[in-house]
Amino acid sequence: MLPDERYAVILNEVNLHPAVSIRSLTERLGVSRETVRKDIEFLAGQGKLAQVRGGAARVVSKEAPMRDRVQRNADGKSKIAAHVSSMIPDGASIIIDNGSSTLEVARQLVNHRKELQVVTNDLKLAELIAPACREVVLLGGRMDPAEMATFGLEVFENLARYRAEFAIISAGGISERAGFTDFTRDAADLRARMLMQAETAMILADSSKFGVVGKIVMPRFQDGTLLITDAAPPSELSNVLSDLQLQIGS
Amino acid sequence: MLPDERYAVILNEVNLHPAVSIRSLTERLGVSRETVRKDIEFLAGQGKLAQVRGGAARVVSKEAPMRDRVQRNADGKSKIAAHVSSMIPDGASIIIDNGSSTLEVARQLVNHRKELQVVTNDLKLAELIAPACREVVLLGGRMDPAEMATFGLEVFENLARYRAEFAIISAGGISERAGFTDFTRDAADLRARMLMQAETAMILADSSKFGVVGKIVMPRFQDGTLLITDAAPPSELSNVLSDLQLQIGS
DNA sequence: AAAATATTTGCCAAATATTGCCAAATATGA
DNA sequence: TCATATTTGGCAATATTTGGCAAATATTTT
Repeated sequence: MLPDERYAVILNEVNLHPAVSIRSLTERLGVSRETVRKDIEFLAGQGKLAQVRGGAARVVSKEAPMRDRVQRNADGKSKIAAHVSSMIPDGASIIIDNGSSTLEVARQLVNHRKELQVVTNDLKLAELIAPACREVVLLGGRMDPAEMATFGLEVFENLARYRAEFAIISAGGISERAGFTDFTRDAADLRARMLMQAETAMILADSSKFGVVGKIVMPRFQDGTLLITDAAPPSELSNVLSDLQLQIGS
Repeated sequence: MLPDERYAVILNEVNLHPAVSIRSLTERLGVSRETVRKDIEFLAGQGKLAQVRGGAARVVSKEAPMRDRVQRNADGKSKIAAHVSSMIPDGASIIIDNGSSTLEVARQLVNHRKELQVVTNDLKLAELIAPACREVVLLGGRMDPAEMATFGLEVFENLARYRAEFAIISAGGISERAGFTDFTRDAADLRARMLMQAETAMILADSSKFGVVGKIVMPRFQDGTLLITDAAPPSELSNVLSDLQLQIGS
């Protein structure tokens, strides 16, 4: 196996999972620990990944607020993303919003799918998923620099033009008292509308979202809307989730 | 097996996998190591693949077009950008298109101005200039991954909503026979419209654009439109430039 | 908790394997 | 037969593995 092949495999693994161990890579590649270690050292030098004790981790590109969120329950998000990715066929049309979970989905899709048609308000996601797409539409509007995504009325209007087979959105918080909530009016409205524009609506919520209450209450979802999580939600949420079809990634 | 057949097989393998070993190719082709090595050497000379230890690797041509353009006459672009930047006051509203010259302008502005209001179709530019802005509007539409910018009818429609004090666009080419030209219809239309939406219209053209002819002819500009360059244009262009107000950055 | 012990990991250096490259020998095709 | 292409063999350069040890981390025991 050539160095370049190994590099490709390692980078692929790192893109799939937030972190990979040297041990798993040695058996995946059929080479010794030391070789893997040197490969990681090399790739880290290129800035393609970060060298951590015991393996390699995905390199996180700036943006303080976003960085925290990506790392919170990164493993759960990864599981959710893998599950969502498995449900999306080649050539699918997808409306997908901004967020750390949806970005993870994009990372998975770009490795395994092609000819997708994607509509999004997330600049980073658009850039990331482009190689797997026949078409990427960026919803225009006022840009939030912290999120690297667009929001506001104009985004809403642009979105109205598109329908898709899948809508993939992330949840701000799920609580017993308030149900589904979000942190900004713009994001909540946009997400609700995205769900309405698709045949199959998926809400992504890793277990760190359970019990979280945001300022804005989201409208009720249609029956049959999918909720994808990484762990069974606590029983006190069962009322809130009754209309939804629950799927747990693994 | 003829050399050309081998070349075809090798190139095919390289396109299938990120890298192929000489060893695997020897059995695939039924020839000796040395022959494969010389084949790879030859193909690498053609730029069709990259010769690496142990085999061949796919040549990565990503971002080549943009990178080339940034480097072409980088000094001239820098002068132009400095001049443009000096004309823009704090708090100005700006419509600015995608391109290497306009990106350089953004780089200057972000260091010296604040409270700007920017409308653009360039994702990278939006990200870059955001720290100096009160508001950044990204024009939505179909995204071109190579340019990291949006194009098409939808961009046009979104743009119609905005007017600004300044429009800053880059020129594809300026020639005696064809006048101002561009390379795609979408870009030409968008740029023309951007100029119309602003009080002060600026066209950026470094000296490498003189004599260049693109496929699409741009409509005539309004009198008083500014042309910013880094060097005096050759006299044979004087007819084409008669309506424009020429400014040379330094 | 804290200490003691076990395990894992990083890193180094020597041993081993693979590969590049050269030149001579051999094969192939006009 | 000549010219060109390909193979073969050998050596130096490079990559990989192996084994070892110390530091870091995890686990168990006081």
